[in-house]
Amino acid sequence: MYALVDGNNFYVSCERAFRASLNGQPVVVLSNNDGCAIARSNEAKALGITMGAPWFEIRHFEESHGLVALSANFELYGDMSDRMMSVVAGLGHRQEVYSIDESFVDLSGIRGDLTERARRVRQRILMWTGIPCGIGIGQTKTLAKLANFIAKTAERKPGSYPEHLAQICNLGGMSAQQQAAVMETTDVGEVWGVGPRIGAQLREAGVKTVQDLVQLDPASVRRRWSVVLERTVRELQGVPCIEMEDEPPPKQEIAYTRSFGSPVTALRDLQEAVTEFASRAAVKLRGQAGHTGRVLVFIRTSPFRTQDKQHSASTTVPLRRPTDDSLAITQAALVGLRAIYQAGHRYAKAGVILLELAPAAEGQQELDFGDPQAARGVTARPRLMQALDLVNNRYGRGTLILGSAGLADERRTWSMKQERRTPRYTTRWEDMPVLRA
DNA sequence: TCTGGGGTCCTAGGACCC
DNA sequence: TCTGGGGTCCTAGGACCC
Repeated sequence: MYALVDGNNFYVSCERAFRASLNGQPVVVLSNNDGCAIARSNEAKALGITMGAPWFEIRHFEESHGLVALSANFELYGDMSDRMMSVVAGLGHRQEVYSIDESFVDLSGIRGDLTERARRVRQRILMWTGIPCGIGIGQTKTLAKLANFIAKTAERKPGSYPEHLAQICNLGGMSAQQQAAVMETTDVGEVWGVGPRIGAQLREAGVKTVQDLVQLDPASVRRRWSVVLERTVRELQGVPCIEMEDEPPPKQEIAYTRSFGSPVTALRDLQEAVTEFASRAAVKLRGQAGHTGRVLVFIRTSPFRTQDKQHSASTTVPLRRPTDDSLAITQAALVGLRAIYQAGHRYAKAGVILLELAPAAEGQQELDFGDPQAARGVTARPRLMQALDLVNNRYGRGTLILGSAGLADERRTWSMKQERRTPRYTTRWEDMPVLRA
């Protein structure tokens, strides 16, 4: 038996934990560049604000309904997530942290009433972190996800499901008839692994509810759709096909991509941005003690500006040997950029992705043909990178940068907009909340 | 005027090899 | 006139997740 625990409207709940005045208010958290809504309180959902709604389209609710919009404060959310996850761990013996606000818990070997146990853990999470959670329990991870959806929906829309399923829903504790009843009232698109495309195809074929899907023959599903959907159907039927991952597997790629604060046309500006993105990706790479073998760089115009000439291009640049060196990675990214850049476009976004990652310890050695410069490079660079990271950790990001990143802040038209960020309450001394008597 | 970021997995098709 | 079969590797693109 598995549980899935997830924080309700997680980013909004993190903000509310430190600002009680936000309770009961419509609140959204905005993406980078304050572009669109990526988290919504129930009150905001009730206004009809959808996930990903562009800020400029919902902005009028500020005046009319007191909508509060905040810039994303990922440092806060990451720290709150750590706190929540450590409490969730008490639910069972093995835990998989699946995303910033969700974790699976393996409940095998746990005796007693699972629903009651989940209720107590939920209460503890709320008390110790201030984050309200929904908990779903089922025989497989897909069923636990489904149960979690029912728990959240019953909480948010009373009347949609039996009242006792609000917050905590244990599908494993239901009779076959009860299970069938909730599956019949749940749209097939709510199943984990069924997205908009497959959902539409399923409905087209007359498969409208979860109950319809669970009754399909897995082999036919594989033939008509894919092995992925076949696994989903089997999981819904109670056959586990998706393993728990206690340890996060090492990353296969590391990305740093950003939309620009305003459109960029000059190669010079793109070079600055790509330099910064490549350096930031390299820092992440060294953080997991990895090397990269190939660097992908891409640029693209805004698909939303249909009046603009569109251009989207990417290329990957192989490195002479796998490395974690900021300079080598940045040089490769800049070579790639030069190859794909076309003058005359309004570029809206760029990114650097490090591919072919491998543990640094597995790095292949190079024959020394007596080139003193090469030999010195190999030994001196890791120390240079260490020094770079140390200085930037101690004195703040951006204290030491590569020259091609550009020095004049006011020229950086591509920098991100973030106008409504709350304090980093839990990770910066200067931002710590102060109680006044 | 203004529309996020970071991932994984699967599949089809092309290039190439013997 | 008639033009195979089996395999690998790589890439791009689609689909999904949060």
